[in-house]
Amino acid sequence: MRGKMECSQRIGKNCHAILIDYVKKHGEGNWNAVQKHSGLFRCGKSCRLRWANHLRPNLKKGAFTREEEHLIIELHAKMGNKWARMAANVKSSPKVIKIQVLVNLYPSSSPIAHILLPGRTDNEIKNYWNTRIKRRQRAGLPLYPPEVCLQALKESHRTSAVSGGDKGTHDILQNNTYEIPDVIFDSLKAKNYLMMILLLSRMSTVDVFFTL
DNA sequence: AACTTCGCCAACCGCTGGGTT
DNA sequence: TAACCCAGCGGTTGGCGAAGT
Repeated sequence: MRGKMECSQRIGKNCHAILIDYVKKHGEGNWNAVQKHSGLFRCGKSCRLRWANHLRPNLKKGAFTREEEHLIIELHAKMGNKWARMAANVKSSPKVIKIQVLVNLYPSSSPIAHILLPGRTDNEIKNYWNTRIKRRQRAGLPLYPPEVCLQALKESHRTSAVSGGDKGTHDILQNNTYEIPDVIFDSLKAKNYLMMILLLSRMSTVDVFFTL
């Protein structure tokens, strides 16, 4: 295997300790400097990935709970393949402000109003989803359960109502509310007409916004 | 027991967008 | 304003172990 082999040759517990030590001293970010200052063989990108997926504190390991699984499905119905936004580590992203606004757009009762999936990495969520897609496609099932479609539909309407008068949210709406997950088309193939309804409702959200 | 399939996991690659010069 | 750099993101790949045949 490409990556794993390379990594196993280069990464040991000692390297982990070096990386942890470096982040403790200098904080996250400026990953290219890690290699220069710590003497690690890995490029900055790899260091960041290693830190984010394995070394970062408060990481939650192990299988997804039922609640988390449900939340992922729900978030995917709303956001599409925005794995990093679903993960809690959005806090370290420069896009954090946008995301906070996004979170504020959702009603407090919505799971998204909390910090999404704390302790889970984008990679974990992505892997889980891809596995799930394969499983359901093989079984000939729609990707989203009907109740999730309906809930997404309801929230889509509510979101458009909340954000309607707020011009500052334009960017957020463009990036998220308008987004149509590619996966919808697979759902359509599976004759999941509820997703078509959701899609249409999102389009009407766009119309509502532009007519304001 | 040997082989195949499947799911999980970890890592790399290429692209994008924001920041800096 | 353009060019460059870099962190971050999403897609993809492939090893490994468990389960099934």
